[in-house]
Parts: sequence; C-alpha cells; structure tokens
Amino acid sequence: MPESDAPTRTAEALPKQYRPADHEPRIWSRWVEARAFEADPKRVLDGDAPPYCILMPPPNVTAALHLGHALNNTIQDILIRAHRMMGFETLWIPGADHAGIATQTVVDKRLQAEGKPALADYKKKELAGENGRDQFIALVQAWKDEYSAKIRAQSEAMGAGADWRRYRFTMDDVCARAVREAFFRLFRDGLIYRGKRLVNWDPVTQTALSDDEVEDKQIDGHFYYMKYPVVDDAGKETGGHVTVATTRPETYLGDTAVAVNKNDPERAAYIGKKVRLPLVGRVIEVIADDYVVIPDADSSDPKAQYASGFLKVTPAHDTNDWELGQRHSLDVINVMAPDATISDQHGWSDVGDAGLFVGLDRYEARKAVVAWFKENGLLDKTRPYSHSVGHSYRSHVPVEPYLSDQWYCKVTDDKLRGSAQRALVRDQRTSNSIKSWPASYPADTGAEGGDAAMTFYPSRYAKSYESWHDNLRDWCISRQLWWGHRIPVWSGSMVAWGDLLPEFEAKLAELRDQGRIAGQIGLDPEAEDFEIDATGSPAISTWESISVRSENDHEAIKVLEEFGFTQDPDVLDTWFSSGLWPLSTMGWPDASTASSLDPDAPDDFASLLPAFNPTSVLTTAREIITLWVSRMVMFNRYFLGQDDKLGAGAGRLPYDDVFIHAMIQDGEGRKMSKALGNGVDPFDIIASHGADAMRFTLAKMTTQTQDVRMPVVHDPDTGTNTSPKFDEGRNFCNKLWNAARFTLSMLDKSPHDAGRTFTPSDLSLADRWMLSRLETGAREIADAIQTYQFSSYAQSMYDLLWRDFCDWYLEAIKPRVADDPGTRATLRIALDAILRLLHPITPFVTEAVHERLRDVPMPNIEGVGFASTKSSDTLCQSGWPELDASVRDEAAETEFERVRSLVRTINETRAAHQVEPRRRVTLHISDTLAASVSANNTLVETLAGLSRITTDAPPESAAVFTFEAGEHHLSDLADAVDAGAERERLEKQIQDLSKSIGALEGRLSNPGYVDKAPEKLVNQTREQLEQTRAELATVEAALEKI
RNA sequence: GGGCGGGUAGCUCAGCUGGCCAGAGCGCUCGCUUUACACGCGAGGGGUCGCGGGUUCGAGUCCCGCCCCGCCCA
Repeated sequence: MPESDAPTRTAEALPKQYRPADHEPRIWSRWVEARAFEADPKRVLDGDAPPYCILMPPPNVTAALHLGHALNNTIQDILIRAHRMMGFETLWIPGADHAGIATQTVVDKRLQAEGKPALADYKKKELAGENGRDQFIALVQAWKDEYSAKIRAQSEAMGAGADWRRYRFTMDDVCARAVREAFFRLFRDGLIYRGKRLVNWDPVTQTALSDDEVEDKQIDGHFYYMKYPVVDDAGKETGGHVTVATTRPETYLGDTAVAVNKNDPERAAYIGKKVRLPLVGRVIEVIADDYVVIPDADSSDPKAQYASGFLKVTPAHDTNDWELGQRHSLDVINVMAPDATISDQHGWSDVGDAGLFVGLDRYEARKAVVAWFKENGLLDKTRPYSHSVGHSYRSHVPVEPYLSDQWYCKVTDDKLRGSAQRALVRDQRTSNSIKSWPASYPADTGAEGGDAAMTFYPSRYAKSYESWHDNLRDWCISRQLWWGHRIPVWSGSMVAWGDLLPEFEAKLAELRDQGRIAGQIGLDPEAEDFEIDATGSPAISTWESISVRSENDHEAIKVLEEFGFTQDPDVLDTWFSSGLWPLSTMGWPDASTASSLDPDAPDDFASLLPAFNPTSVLTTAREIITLWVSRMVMFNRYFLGQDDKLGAGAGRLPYDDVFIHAMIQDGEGRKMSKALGNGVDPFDIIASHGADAMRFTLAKMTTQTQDVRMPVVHDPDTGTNTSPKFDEGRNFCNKLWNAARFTLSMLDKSPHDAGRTFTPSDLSLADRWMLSRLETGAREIADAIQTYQFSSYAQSMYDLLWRDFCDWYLEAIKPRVADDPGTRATLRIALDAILRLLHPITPFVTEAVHERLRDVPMPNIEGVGFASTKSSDTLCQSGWPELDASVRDEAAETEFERVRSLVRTINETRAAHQVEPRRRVTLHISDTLAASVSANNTLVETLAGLSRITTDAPPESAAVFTFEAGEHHLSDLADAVDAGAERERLEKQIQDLSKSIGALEGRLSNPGYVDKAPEKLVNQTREQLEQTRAELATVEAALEKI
C-alpha cells in the first residue's frame, strides 16, 4: 500500500510484493525495442569500444533446456551485461546444435512410441528407392523447429540478452558452408582419411560411436574355457588341446591366432604349434605376445585368476586383439553383419561346418557355440565373472567392436594437436607436456590470441585438457546416421573407363586446379600407397575418393556422378560442426556468401571475425572439454592460420579464457535426469519464483567446486519439481523491491536539491559510511567478475543491499532524510549504484525499479560516477558505477562500526529482558563513552529504539551491560525488571568471559608464542586479555548488586 | 589402475597466501501486525572442521598416510 496521502510520480501503486510476472515480459520487450543486445562490430574496428564476446554453447535440439543450461546462460548473461555496462561492445551469439545421433534417436523413439512409421521403416523405404531418407529427415527437422523455438522462448524468459539476430543452427546454410570448407581443406591437406578400423559399433542404431559415447557398465557374465585341438604340420590332430579363456565364445569363428606369453614356463613350449578351430576347420598358429596374462590363482588381479594362459586372438572383434593382430600381421576375419548377427557376407569365407551359427544374433550364437562345445566335450568349464562392458549411450546395448570403413581426422598431427597444446597459457602447463612437444617447433611467442594465451578457470581443468591431448588418437568423424552434415566425398573407381579416361582426367585436373575438388587414393596417411592430390597429379586416374568443396558446385558433382562416383552415405560427427562454432557463427569462410545464405542476419559478417575473434571466454560444463573445447582450438588455429598466411595451426585462438562451471546435482548428489524424475524445469521456477530469483540462486551456487547440490522437492499441487533454494533468490528480489519502494517514497516527499554538488566529507556519518561500503563492494564485485567467482559476486551484493543498505543505512537515515539534502542525494545515488551493480544478476527487477528511479534527478557527489556507454535508454544499457578511491572512508567505517556494535549490545540486552520492540528505553552511559559518542547520539537513539541518552545515574531497576569494558545501563525496560532473568544473563556472560580469559592466558603463558609470534599479534592478545578481564570485573560487580 | 573434486552447524555451502571466540542462507527456538518488506524485524541454540600422524609458538587452512562420496580417463 502506498503510504503517502497523495499519489506520487515514482512510488505510486507499487505493491508490497514484487511480482515477477507483472514485469518480466514487459521489460524484455523494452530491451528488445531499445536494441540493447545488438552488437556493432564497427565500433570495435573503429576503436570506439573494446570488444567483449561470448559464443553460447549451442544447446542440443533434443529437448527443452534444463537447469544446467539455465546456469550456463545466467553466467554468460552476467558477463555480457556487466561488460556492456562497463563500456565494452558486447556480442553474445546464440544458437543450437543439431546433435546428430541424440536427436535422430529421440525422434525415432517418439515415432515408435506413437505407433507411427519409425526409422527402420524409412530405411526400408530408402532401400526400395522411395526416398525414405529425405522423409525421415523432414520429421527430424520438424522436431528441431519445435524445440529450437521452445529453447529460444526459455532463454528469453530467463533474460538471456543475446544478439538473437545472429542466431545460428549447426546445420543451417551458413554452418553447412563452413563445415564443407573445413572438411575440404583437411581432406586436401591429407588430414582427413579413410581408414579401416575397429570402431565402437552400436548394432541397434547401426552407427559407429566415438569413445566418448560409450559408457562402461559392470556386467555379470562368464568366462568360458574352450578347447582347441592341436594339429601337426600336416593338419592331423595330435590329441592335445589348448584351452582358451574368453567372455565372448561366439567370436571364436573369427580367431586367427592363439597367443601365449613367452615368459609363461608352462605354455611357452606351444609357441609355433598349430591348432584347428572346431567346425570352422581353420588352422591357426600359436604366437608369442607379452600382452597375454600368465595365470595365477593367487593373484589379486582378477585377470590372472581367470586366465588360462592361452589367448584367442580375434582381430576383427576385439580392440586388444586388433592391436595384437597388427603387431603380428594376422588375418582379420569379420564374422558379423552390421546388426551383430553372425554372417558370412561381410568378410568371412572359410565357414567350413560352422554354417549352423550363421544368422544368429550374437547372444544366441554365444549360447549355441557354448552348447556345441559342451556336447562335443570341448568345453572345459564355465566360471562366473563380473567385468565392465562398453555400452552405447544412446541405445544402451553393449557396443560391438566392429571393422568398418570410417573417415578419420588426423588430429594427432602437430598442426592440430600441437597447436591446441601450445595454446595453453604457460602458467598452466605442466613440464611433462612441454617436454612432449617437438623440439623443432618455434619458441612460444606468448602473443595475445596466439600461443600460450588460453587460460582455464578454475586452473585445474588445464590438466585434463593437457592429459587428454597427450593420449589422443585420431578422431573418427563419420557416423552412420541420416541427421547431420553428409560427408562431401564421392567414391568410385576409374579403372573401368578405358578410352574415356583421359577425357575425365582432364576435367578432374581442371576442377582440381581451380581448387574445387581434391582427391585421395589409399587409406591411411601412414600407409605407403596414400596420396593426396597436392602431390599426386600424375595419378588422378587412381583417385578413389574425391571431395567437392562447395555443395553448390553442381557441375563438379555432375562430372563425378557421370564417372559412377557416389556420395558417401554417412554424415559427420556432430562435434565436427560444433568444433567450427567460433568460425561458422561469424560467417567463415566467406562473409559475402554468409550474408547471402542468411539475409535476415545483420549484413556485417565481414567485420565479425576481425572484431570479435578471439572471443573473450568460453563458458561450459566440464564434461565437454575434450569433445568440444579442444576441437574448437584446433580448427580455429588451423583455418585462420591458413587465412592469415601464418600457416595452418598457427592461427588465433577461439577464446582467451575457458570457464568451467559446476554441475548441478540433486540433494543426494545424483545427476538430474528425466529417468530419475529429479530434474527441475527452469520454466517452472520462472513461473513460481521469477527469472531473477532463479538467476540469483544459480549465481550464488556457482562456486569453484566441481558439483553443487540442490535439494529437490516435488510439489504435489503443481506436479512439478522445485527447490527451497530458490526462495533465497525470491526473498532477495523482494527485499530490493521494498527497499526501492521506501527510497522512492522518501525522495517523493522531499526531492533532493538537483544541480547541487555534494562533497563526501560534508555528508553525515551514515552517508559517508554507505558510500564507502559501495566503493568496497564495487571493487569486490569487479574482482569477482574478472575471476569468474559468481558466488562471491552474489554474496557481495547480498551483503551490500541487505546487510548494509537495508539493515543499517535505511534505518539510520529514517529520521533525518526529510531534512537533509545530502542524505537524499546519497540515498538516490546509492540505490542507483546498487541497481547497476546488481543488474547483471537480476536484470528484470533492477530494471523495473530503475524505471521509477530514473525520474528522480541524478545528484552529484564528488567521486561517484558511472561509466559511459553508447546508450542509456534502459538500465541494461547504462553505465557501471565508478567510485573513486577517495570515496573510501575508513574513519567513517570504524566510527559507524562502533555505533553498530553499541546498538547490537543494547539490542541483546533488550531481547534478554523481552522488551517490546516499540518501547523506547533510556540509555545511561558513562561520562567517557558519552564524550566519544555524543556526535552520533541521534543515530544510536534511532537504531536502538531509545527515548534518550543520559549520563544520569540509573535507577535501581535498570539492566546492566558492558560496552568496551565500561558499565552502562538501560532503564524503562518494563514496568518491572525480572531479576532472575537478569542474573541468569549475567552469569552466562561471566562464563563466556572466563572461558575467553582462560584461552588468552593460555596463549600468553606459552613462551614459544610470546617469543616467536609477531609482536603486533602478541600485543593485541595482551590488550584483549586486559579488556576482557575488565569486562568480567564489571559484570561480576553488577551481579553482586542484584 | 591413473587423474580431479568433495567430506566444516539438521540441510546447502563460504572460509584466498596458517593468527580475533570457525561464518552465511535455509531449517529450528523465543519475542514482535515497530508506519519499505512476515518473501519481514530482533534475539538465541546448534560444529571433536572425515580419521591418524607430522611441521609450527599456533593448523579447518601446509605435509604424509588412511577411509568414505562423486566425476573424468584407461
């Protein structure tokens, strides 16, 4: 309710409670209309403002945003808003990620759940030539449209002030152009190659998974001990056996060797002998390899306990066996189809009598193989065994190590891995990794934006970054999916073209010379027959794979397809396009093409990279360091190095800082997930508490640790999850609202003297103290923002607003504000400064308050100013508080602190006597205290609820208390003072004081302390002891009197 | 197995380079419709700082060992 009798300009009709829903949508529109979030790269290039840029990690379009996104968005928005107010030209580019396998699976599952034709059906259609691929992609596209709209609505609701005109989707035309160019260049440079490798194969989604997409699960399985008969050179069974131990009996069909450890005394003699695979009939050799574990029943290593000493080697179906096979040049026999059924159609020709297993699923085959071995006396035994098995993170079935053609990116090349390693700032490197660098590489320049500039916050994550690179393997970038960037490679053979070949060769050579295509032959760059077109001009006729640079180069594609070359059906790993995010969002490789591909975007692509790359900071979750952070560094440095003629890999960094934020868990320390039903939906919190409350709470939780817990409670009324944590944010916003209501009503009643300039030294103690606190607070906050300590930022604001401004400053000025223009000026400016300092965390409520406060003319106080910005239409665009060091007033802080401490002591005494808050009491103080606090009598009277302060002797009924070791009294506490309560209180005080004295005496009686501790500290302890003793004496004397 | 983080009040967390009686918010207890705010105000109770050693005049803070919890990598 408005208190003033007449409605006023600023404070009218402000409700007692801040209701976010009344303001948030309206304020969002105001920002948009004010074009507050729109960045202008020209201002940076013209030198009008320094750049500050963040690229939003694009959320997956698989689902709506969760609390982790809300946290990340909040952090970025805080940084962007703060820097905008500080005078930076700020750019925050939003977007979304197509998230290949995840989205395809989500859509497939939904179709299945709805009983509609799903992926499997569209695959059949495609095989039947009915264009199933395009139909399915259209469905995924519809899903994407739905969710990206939802995600954008959520982001806006939480106040994410991004430049939405520059929104990018990792599969839109601008991004596709970047992907195409990047792929082409890496292919041309020999850093993308086709390899036959074992991949983690998901037989359900029928796609290869990266190592990061495989989750280990503990499985209760068995060790099977299978006997293979030993044969002589003529192939005749000798009657002996070797017993191999395996958890995967069905793979015996693809065995191409048995291995033993040459240091195994019992079995080394078998090396060189031959065994025959039952049914299959294949004769394989017993080879020696140190990888084989020697059996030892007493060992603590379970492998040694279970080993038989003979290892069956199946290079096509086990990663360790693959490597072993490489070492010994063993045959690789794949016995499975892509759906993990046993098959003789994918590389297995010597089936022999094992045809009975063909067509069985891998687990059926396992049973059948075990049963057959058992029936024929070749199964020695079976033992239960718990072991870890990799599972697909999408379909959750065990992955199958599977031999297939895949495309690899040679990230182990120094131009990629090395440049990423050298990007790390020197302070954060460990000596180990520095040593691992090629000696030939030039010394670090330490130049900004180049080598040795990237800094992790918190710094410990630099270590994960480093060690990941140390153990890096080439990156499998192909995925057997439909939803994604199709691999721009056409494959085929030229052998059959006979007389026509020279004609085609000439066409291809022309296209190559124009930089429109590039070709490769062979597989792995490590292999001898590998050639890329840069070196292979005489051998165009042998090209097997050709990449076309632009998707619009229909001419080149036509030439290839005339040759019978066909485009690879696979798509690129989703991280390939995410890795290009810093480039694609800024229109790389070609600004004018980007503008034509996205006519809705501002036509300034050409200025973006020069103005804003390197970006200022990448803010992300830790699980993504390896998948994403590193790849952006590699790509940015590789391609911009080429563009800037510095050499591939020597280019700029994509960002200067990397901030890794904590992960939010539920109250029990579990990940929030749909499956567990413990997730909190940001929309629900915005509805119940408001966006600001959510943001404040999230910021306050963002400490430097890895995880933070948020107790989740289910609200049966709304059916949603929430957390009591958000009440803190809501209460805080409400506190600000009410402080503002009060301030505005004060300023309405008696406006300050506009145009007058105040000097801090002329202001009252409370005013000087408040300004000094603001100066300190602003410094703490700037420091917190600089070092990404959002929790301490929020905490500082909490203390500044609630503890300092509300609890003490507003209470202190109540009686005088009407008569003191200096106080009104301070009040006006202090609230404004608090609004500005707080705005990045809680933008809506601060803007809502500012809408009213801005009507009150801004006073001048020396040393208090605001940064200049390009506009001040809204608080959002206004300048950051700039408080001169001269505003800091330590004398005022000390003096005010003394008043606070006296008031607290009086309040304690009042509370002990249950004095009604409204009752005015009389304070009797000693002459000495009176002399030193007289200047602040009114302040003490106001804050402590006193009728007067006097040096008169107190009446008998007065309550006694000590302050600075002196004895003082309160009278008029009540009609009668409870002597019992008084005695109890004093006795407790005596107890506390005696305990302190004991501790202090103990410290001082320790000769080591007196001798070795700093003299200042010892003196301090002595003084304290003296004071405490005096206080004790006072209290004891007072107790006597009762 | 390697790496990282955590174990501080009933709960969620601060506590930087070792030094005032270890703090905050929530919850709890008591008192308050005090004319900005009950989403509030005042006061209070509550902690062997995971365990065991060590360094030091002094350790929640540094060192060593161990035990739990979580994450990442193999």
